[in-house]
Amino acid sequence: MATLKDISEHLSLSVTQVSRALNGHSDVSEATRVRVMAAAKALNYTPNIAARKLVSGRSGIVGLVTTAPKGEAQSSNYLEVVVGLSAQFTKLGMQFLVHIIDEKDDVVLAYERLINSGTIDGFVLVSAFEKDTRIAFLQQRKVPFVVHGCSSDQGEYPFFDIDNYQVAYQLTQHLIEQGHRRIAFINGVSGTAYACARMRGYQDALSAARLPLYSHLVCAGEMDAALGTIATVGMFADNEIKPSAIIANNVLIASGVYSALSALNLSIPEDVSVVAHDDVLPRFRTSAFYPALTVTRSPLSDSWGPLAKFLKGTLDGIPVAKLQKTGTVELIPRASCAAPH
Amino acid sequence: MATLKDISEHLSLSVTQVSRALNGHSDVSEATRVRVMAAAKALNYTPNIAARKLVSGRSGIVGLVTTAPKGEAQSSNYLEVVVGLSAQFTKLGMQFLVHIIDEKDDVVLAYERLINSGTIDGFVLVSAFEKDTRIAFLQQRKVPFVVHGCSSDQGEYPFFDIDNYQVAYQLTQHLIEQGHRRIAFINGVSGTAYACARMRGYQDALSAARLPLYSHLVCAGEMDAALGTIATVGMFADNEIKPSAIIANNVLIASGVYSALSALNLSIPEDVSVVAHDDVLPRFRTSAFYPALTVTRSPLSDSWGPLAKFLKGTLDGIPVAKLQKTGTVELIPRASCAAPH
DNA sequence: CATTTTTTCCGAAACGTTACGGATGTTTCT
DNA sequence: AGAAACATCCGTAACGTTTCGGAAAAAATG
Repeated sequence: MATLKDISEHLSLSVTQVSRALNGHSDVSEATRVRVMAAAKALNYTPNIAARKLVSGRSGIVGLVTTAPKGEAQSSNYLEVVVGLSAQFTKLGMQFLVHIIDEKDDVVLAYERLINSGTIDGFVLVSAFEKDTRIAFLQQRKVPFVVHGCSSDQGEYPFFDIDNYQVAYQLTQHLIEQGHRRIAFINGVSGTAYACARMRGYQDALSAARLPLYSHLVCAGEMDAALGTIATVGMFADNEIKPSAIIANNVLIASGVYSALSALNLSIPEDVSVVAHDDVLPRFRTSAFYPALTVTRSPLSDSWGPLAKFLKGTLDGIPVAKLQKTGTVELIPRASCAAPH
Repeated sequence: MATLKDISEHLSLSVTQVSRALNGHSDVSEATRVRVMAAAKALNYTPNIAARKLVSGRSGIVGLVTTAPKGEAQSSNYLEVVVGLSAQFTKLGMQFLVHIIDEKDDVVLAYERLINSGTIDGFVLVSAFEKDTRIAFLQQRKVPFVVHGCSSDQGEYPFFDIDNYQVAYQLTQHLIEQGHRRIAFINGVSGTAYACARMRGYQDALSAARLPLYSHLVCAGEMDAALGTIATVGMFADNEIKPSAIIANNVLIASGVYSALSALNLSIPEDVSVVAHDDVLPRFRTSAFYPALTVTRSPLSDSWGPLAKFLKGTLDGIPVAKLQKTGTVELIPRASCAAPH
């Protein structure tokens, strides 16, 4: 409720000087800065963001626009994302808001409205597609944004992601080194950038070892336990060439694979080796697996910090080149993996 | 990007008149209104909410402030709430934003900041406590808000909720009518308004039938399957007086009760009757129960419409008395319930 | 001491919108 | 015909903030 004017009158200063003192400009003496700060606290002053945004173009509010998550796998992930980002932005003195739109609404239109309404400085984009209309739109409108889950070779915008290509490459290579020749690959939703990158990693690792790619050993879909189960059962159903190892692209899929193999009376790793990528989601621990699961590990939660920092960096005018990073992954060999017999 | 000024120059009108035309004021001719509307669409005009808020005090943005949901039960509910509200506010031409704060941060402080920043018109409060500091704060600051999950006798603010007292009263009475004397009550988190109301309903129904309340047959906690299981097992463990019927205050609890009874080799309804309240959550269908569960039914999703309407009503200055409503519940007798032997 | 430099401050303008009071022209009433 | 009523429009001010160019005071320089 208190305004700059209130403080300025209270201190016999100009509104300008109060503003500059509060915003840490250089041309204000230490003495007055202290006085202003004290008065601001005393009067319980908080800046009116609407007014600030109007003139300076910065509101300190960034947003996330998504459709409602559907299915258990998406939902649990979603909260992970939202909570993580929110915490990080708060830490940077910014505010983070979520806007959920209906499946059948136009995503771009939602951005359009949010941008034009003039309250939001920039956006976080999650789970980008290989060709994403949102990215194209935001670039064209010159609105700051940062992307999570995008292939590193994409373009001229800030992003943070793990090296999805390497995830698949390393898992595949690890199995090949153990002697496997028929390696199944259960991927995430087709078209998403990470799924594409991982597919390339898988293909390249096979090629490098001069192994064939059996198309019936590759499948993709919403990354949940059901996908793992159904895919596994399908692969062992009525095919000549059955896999000796299975790559699950996340832990939920892996849990589905485990139960399918158990139902099929196949043991791990004697009959089938299983490896997975572990995002370290708190609700799905790899420690819960028996036998212990060989994984490439990289906590999803490590992304939120960089993402927030990068978006703030963009707003502060830091060049894009410094706001792109690909996190590394580490392979953790455990008991779920052995040489085929 | 287009402003009122752009339109006004384009049409040789004053900025004032353009604004009034767009906002549906009376003193603008039909002819110019049409022209203005057309020009606005042609220039892709969307009002700058920051500017509007600054002068009129209305931004059309309302918000929800919560801590991060923890546990599976809360998480699935949470998304239900957020998605439902978002859709309804969109329908009313408003924007709905979610602000997530850390568990250890001060809730009131978060509201304070959001209010002072001057971008948000009002708030939705969910799962209120019997004595809720947020309500007190928002009332004192005269910020519009609407409450979900509050006892009807609380106070001078808009709310929408089902009749929680009746939920418990009817379930209890139903069991009493069938001849049950030892009725267990597994409630939601103590201190929440709905849990308190239901507890009163349970107590009153017992009193009305001159039945004693056995304290070891009452328990409360986070409403998930684990609570149902643990509570049930506990009640049948080492007590003289074992329940002949169990009231589960939501479907998750009921599922826990079912599995506990199954593990204890007790059959429903022969050995123990079970009833529950059904919020009709899409992920937890009562149809999945065998035997079919007797419930009081009232879809949680019916709340979002009224809540949105009420908050908008508050902002439009409609008197509080017209913005308070308690939804009804209906008892659906099914197979999980029979007379004790 | 006069001049330049530095430090510290301030007034005015602007951002895009709506509220307010008044102005113009046209119609209706007496 | 004159007065009153109505319909339609407009200019100005305001919301709270930051930015810009410059002014005043203090310090450093010659």
